[in-house]
Amino acid sequence: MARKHNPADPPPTISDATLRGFSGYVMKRAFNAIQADVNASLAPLDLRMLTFSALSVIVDNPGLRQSQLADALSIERPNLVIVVDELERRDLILRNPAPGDRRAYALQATLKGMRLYTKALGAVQAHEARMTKGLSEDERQALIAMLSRIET
Amino acid sequence: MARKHNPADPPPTISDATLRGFSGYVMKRAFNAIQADVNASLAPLDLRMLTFSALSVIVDNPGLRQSQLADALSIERPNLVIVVDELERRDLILRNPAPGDRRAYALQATLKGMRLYTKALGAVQAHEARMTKGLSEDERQALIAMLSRIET
DNA sequence: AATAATAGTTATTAATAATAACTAATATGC
DNA sequence: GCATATTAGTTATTATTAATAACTATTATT
Repeated sequence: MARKHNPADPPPTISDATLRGFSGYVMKRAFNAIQADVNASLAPLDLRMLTFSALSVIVDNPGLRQSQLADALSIERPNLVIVVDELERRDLILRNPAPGDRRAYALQATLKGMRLYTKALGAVQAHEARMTKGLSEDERQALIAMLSRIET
Repeated sequence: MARKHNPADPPPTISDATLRGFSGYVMKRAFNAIQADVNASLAPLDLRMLTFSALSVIVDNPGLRQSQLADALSIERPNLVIVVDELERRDLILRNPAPGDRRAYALQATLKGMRLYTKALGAVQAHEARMTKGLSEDERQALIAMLSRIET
């Protein structure tokens, strides 16, 4: 039998067992830990998860439009503007005029952007290894596959 | 061979394959979807993920201190204050004086709080089922177990 | 040519998270 | 018992992210 603690005292241990049955709760906790760690990993390069993600997609898809980038990252176009502003201001990317459409930009990483991205990628890979060291590689892949199936 | 699109045109498809190899990226996407859905599910009850989580731990651990709640939820104490303020203002919980420590409060759900919590729990269970309908129950459990191993 | 749709932007709001500094009260070391 | 350190809760501040409405300029549609 579980011995009841004196109700005049605070409970000696706190249970969040109910919440732990929900993937959203454990995911929030895991994501907060990951976000903090990746941001700390990228801070020496003056990048954050969001700016790194944007830079990555730009490096891998030269010439893409801002709206394509927003779609790819699942963020709203208005929120992407300041991200692209920041990357452009630091000369990591170029907003080239899109040939044939004067409304749009063709985004492209600069040499400086590609070099920084290479470093950042290494930092994020080290971060990933650190955060998932409690999982086997098969488990890590399974985790990614399951998370990919949860999106909207 | 992959046919190269005309470089004067925007890339016809955008790849985020590099990022998809990182658990943090897919977790962010999944969590954003979950957060939006759970908040929409709880909106009719005027709760959010955070206020629901706090209420849940208070219901399950009557008499706990604010600092215990903050620890349990892994949020900073200053950020918990307004959450508890909100629950108290709506008469969902009580900040009882902690017997024997005049600095502290013993948190307790009111009858109104417990009734709202019961409804909210049902809404969140339906949300969970909806979000994880692409996973078997074994997979869902495995996902939760792996996410639990990622925390800090 | 008129109208609708698209690309990007500005502005605004809400929510969350992190930190420093404070008050009041309790615990500790001597 | 007293000086000091620690703890509980709070206030204030800042940064980041996300969501939405409304706007300009341009392109596509009818």
